[in-house]
Amino acid sequence: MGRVLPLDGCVGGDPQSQRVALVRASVPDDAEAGSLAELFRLLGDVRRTKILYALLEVGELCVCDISAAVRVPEASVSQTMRLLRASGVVDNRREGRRVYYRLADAHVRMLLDVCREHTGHEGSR
Amino acid sequence: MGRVLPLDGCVGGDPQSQRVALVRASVPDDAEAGSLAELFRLLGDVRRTKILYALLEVGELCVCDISAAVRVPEASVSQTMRLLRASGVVDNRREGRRVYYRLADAHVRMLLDVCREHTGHEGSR
DNA sequence: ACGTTATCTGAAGATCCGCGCAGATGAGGA
DNA sequence: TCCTCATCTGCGCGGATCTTCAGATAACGT
Repeated sequence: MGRVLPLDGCVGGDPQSQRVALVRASVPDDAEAGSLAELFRLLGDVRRTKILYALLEVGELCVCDISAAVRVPEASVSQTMRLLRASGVVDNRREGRRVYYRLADAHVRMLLDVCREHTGHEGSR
Repeated sequence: MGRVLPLDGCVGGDPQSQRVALVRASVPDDAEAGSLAELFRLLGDVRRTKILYALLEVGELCVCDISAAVRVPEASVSQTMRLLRASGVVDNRREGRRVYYRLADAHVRMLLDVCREHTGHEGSR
């Protein structure tokens, strides 16, 4: 299981080791890093990304609309949405036989916004 | 190869089909969604997440310091950093025999910040 | 109650990806 | 020049994940 050499090496007696200690304190623990990574991982898929940006624009869509919009089989969309919902990225609402999905909260929206800027794309300008 | 039924179904003659057309226009194309997804995917890993948050706090770290901070073999860190660098998430700077890495730009920093809030963690307050 | 429509679920197959090891490369110091 | 330290690279294994098919479930309209 992952053995990591103790603090010898380039940080041995260096003033750097102080810095390392500082970093250790601020590095997220396994639990938190896990949550963070999971959130990112969920967005890290072309299909899911498209769906989420669609929801960002329109606000609310049912499965078959999503399917039509991103050109993906409905069953696949359903699976994807289940995944996103289980992780709290989206919420859903039933209306008759349709189920409408929407982004769960403002954080997710902000996240998507920030990243679109990073890619250099101009969304609604 | 992904066959998707045309626009029949629930959007057949509905006023909804209009909405679908709207969504189509705003959904990122394959190229853009690909970039976005790749960025997210890079962050979607516990190890990389930890490293990036470490860099967010301290600003700059060499491979062996990162290795010590997140307790991961140096070779693995090196590989990870190469991956992140190739995608423009981090930058590096050589000083003697050490190579210092830092977050590439403000967008990445903002991204990490936004997400830490989403998880409900208080970083430096 | 029946058929249709919209959505969900389970399972299998193929693919992809991260991980660590061992050796190679590059930069300094004596 | 030789030796040491920091970092990089190639390879192979194990594990996780996406995709899709086919059938189940739920909600309508008649």
